[in-house]
Amino acid sequence: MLKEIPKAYEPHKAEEVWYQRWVESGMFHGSVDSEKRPYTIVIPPPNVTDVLHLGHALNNTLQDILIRWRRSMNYEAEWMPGVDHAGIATQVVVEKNLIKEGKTRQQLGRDKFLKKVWAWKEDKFERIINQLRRMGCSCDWERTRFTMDDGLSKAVLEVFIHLYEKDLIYRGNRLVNWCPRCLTSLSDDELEREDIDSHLWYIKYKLKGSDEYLTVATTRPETMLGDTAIAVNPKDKRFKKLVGKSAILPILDRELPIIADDYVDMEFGTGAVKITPAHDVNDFEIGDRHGLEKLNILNNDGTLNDNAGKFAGMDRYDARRSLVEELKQRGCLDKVEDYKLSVSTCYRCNTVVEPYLSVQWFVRMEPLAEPAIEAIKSGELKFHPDHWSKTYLYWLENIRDWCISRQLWWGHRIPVYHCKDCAEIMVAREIPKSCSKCGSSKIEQDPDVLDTWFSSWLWPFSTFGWPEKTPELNKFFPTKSLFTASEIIYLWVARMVMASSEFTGKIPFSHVYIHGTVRDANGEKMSKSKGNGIDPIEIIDKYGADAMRISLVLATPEGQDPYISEKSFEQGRNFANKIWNASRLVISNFDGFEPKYELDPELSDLDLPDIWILSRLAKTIGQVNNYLSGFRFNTAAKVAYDFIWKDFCDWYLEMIKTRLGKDASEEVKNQARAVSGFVLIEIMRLLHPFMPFVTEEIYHLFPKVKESDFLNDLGWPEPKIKFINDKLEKDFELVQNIISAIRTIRSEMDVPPGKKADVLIKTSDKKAAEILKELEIQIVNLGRVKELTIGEDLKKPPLSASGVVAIGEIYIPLEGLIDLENERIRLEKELAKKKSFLKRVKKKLANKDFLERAPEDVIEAEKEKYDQAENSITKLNKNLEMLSGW
RNA sequence: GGGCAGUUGGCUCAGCUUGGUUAGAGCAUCUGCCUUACACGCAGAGGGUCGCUGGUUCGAAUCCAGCACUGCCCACCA
Repeated sequence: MLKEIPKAYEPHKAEEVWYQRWVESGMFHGSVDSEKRPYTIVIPPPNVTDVLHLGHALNNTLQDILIRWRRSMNYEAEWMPGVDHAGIATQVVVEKNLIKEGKTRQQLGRDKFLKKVWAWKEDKFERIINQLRRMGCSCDWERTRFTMDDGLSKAVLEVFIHLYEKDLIYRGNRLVNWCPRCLTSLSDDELEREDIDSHLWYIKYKLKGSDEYLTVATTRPETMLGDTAIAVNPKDKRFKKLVGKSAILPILDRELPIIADDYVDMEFGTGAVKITPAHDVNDFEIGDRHGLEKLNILNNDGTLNDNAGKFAGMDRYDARRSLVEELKQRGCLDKVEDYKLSVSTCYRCNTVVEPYLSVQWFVRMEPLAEPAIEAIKSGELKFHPDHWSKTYLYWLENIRDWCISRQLWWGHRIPVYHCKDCAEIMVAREIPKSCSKCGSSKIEQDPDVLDTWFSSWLWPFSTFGWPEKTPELNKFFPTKSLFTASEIIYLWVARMVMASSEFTGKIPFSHVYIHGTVRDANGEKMSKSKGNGIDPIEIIDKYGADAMRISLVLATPEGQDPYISEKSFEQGRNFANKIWNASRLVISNFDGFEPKYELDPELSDLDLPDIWILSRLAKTIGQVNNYLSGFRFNTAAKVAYDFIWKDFCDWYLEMIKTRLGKDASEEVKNQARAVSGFVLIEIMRLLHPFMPFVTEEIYHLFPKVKESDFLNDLGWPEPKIKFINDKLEKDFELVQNIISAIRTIRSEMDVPPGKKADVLIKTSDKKAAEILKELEIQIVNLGRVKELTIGEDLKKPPLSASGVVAIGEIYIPLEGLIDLENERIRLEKELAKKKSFLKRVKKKLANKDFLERAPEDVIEAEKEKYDQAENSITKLNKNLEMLSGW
């Protein structure tokens, strides 16, 4: 019988077969007509920049666990999958690919380039979907979405118009973060920060009509070409007399007014600051306050423009070098100091960004932020772990306007139209036939696209058909939980809450679960460029999808970053194999018997181990429920893992082996079959969300289970309170301890594992003796006992090893086997342990304050500990004495 | 500069909310076993006094304060 089931679990076939059947059955599809309560998750759409990595594997495993759990609890589960066009990110990777072929996007032109990007998207899209399927993700593939789908694009358009009409979108000529490589603006949130070793250059500006100099310090000397003033602090006595006068900009010989502004820090540098309104955010504001000219010296690609005089055409850093050189030659460079500087870089290509003056579109964020703040304060929205709500709130409470226009090609075209005749700007759903101002028909659409987050912030509702009032929207929105990493709390999570409140009047999800970032064994973030990334498919091929899933969950502590190496997946593979083999044992013993999936027998008919495992099972199910409800995946998995491996396999299955043996009656066998079969099926139900494939495969090894039957249809197991039996669990602990003690003595005395030994248990505890007698057969089998004697007045046989346990003593006669020295060492070690323990308890009990102030029961407990320890010591001493008598 | 998180055996973590069992687990290590489900296994063992300092308390890994270190996030000081 056993031969029919392979000795080791073979994941690949099971994965292929079951995934296909699940999809065909339609169980992943959420029905809008269903009477069942909805439970919705929308996937954080992966970027089409690349295929998925282990971080995604973790993210999607967690979502799948939750959605499968809810589905089996008879919710109308909907997991909406999809991918994100990821504007700048995708454009950058495709461009980099082009460069390898020696081409630029400008050479190709917009249309041809976009075709390339679409082809890229199709390829990655397909591979991403395939990866999700291989992981076992139970997504509703019929509803797969892409951020540039027609429907979603329509939502983007409506949102732009809506905000524009509400005066929440405006156009402004401001300093934005400019990436000279990507040739686009970036929002504040799209920057990375990097600390670099740089210098502070002290430059001497000649005072007009004098031979004296005013020295200023700067980290970006080339920007002096755009200086339009020098500022000092109005309180600064050193410079008071200079305010209102002028200085001469070296090289370009431009006259700069010396102005006073509170912004200037008297302590820093020389106390005088060069002001470059077009290239520094602070200087921009000072420029506004003092009516200074904003002189732009840069082209959009980071080279200097004609305003830079002889430096025009040079790259910004080349210009810096030659400018500094010239300053030196002219004697205008006072000194150069080392200086640690923090620079902002483009989050997609790492180029240092420049503050750059340009006309862009912005969203006024403050009015949108309020409901998002309120959602947390009212408890309508919760973060797990909770402390992330602080991060979320901080950003919302200090929110700044959002620059949404991008000078890219890949993305949603901005619905802005220009009249070529009168330069009138129009915002419209489609291209206007004529200019609203001059009537001209020469109208063209603005070449800019929208920030990629301008479509993703609509994801939870645009994917269900908004702005149409669809049945999907009605049934599945708002969603229940969102799973993501902390990096995008600002970029995405907060903005989704804002958008949902504004456009649907609802908070898009009730729970946000923030999981850690997957790191390698050295704690390094996994990334392609570092070469430490692991491809989920590789892991699935090698260890199986279930192994990958459960390993990731077991390795991810709540709220912290998991450290993952390939070795981490062995734990999951081993576990899958353990379950497989436990099932092999149980199922192969059915031998024609058909276990029921609902067990509700008279508990008194059962054997004690049966009652015990049912109690442990009920408790475990209850715990898993609690932990999953609280988004504590790691603990939920651990509780199930321990129950299965330790309670079920190590203890229960070992205990029922005799009842399944050839000497047992059919009646006894059937009882063991019924309970082990029932517990096994409950375990499969419990584990199914975590490890869907192996559990489904095992379920189908059960008699009479049809191909079209699914574990999910059995539903989520109920924690049956009537099974819980705390007293029996306590009794079992006692028996387990006795068995362990016997095993320890045997092992330490080098009793060969195959050899059975007589065991005597001496105890004056009548209740304990009763329990031991009731479970005698288990002690005999698991302790490999030849003859077990339990009694009050037992004498220690000569030449026996002994052990002291809470309820008494254990003797194992070892005639001819006992090594006296070995036994002495063992006993003395034990004695030392007890003595040091006794000392501690004694000290406590000698403390008057303790006796006076500690609660009664604590004192009682200590006294009992004391008596027990003292008792043990007496016994150990006696045993040692006997030893020396030999 | 501000905020958040963390600091427990060789490694990764649990315990800390509600202070009181001889501080747990997995991996790794050591010993012995192919015991008729599983060597991707079984049994046993060794190993930590809980970052530091001080306080509260009869009693602190657990509460409070300060400090140190690590990581992350935010921030316009040239």
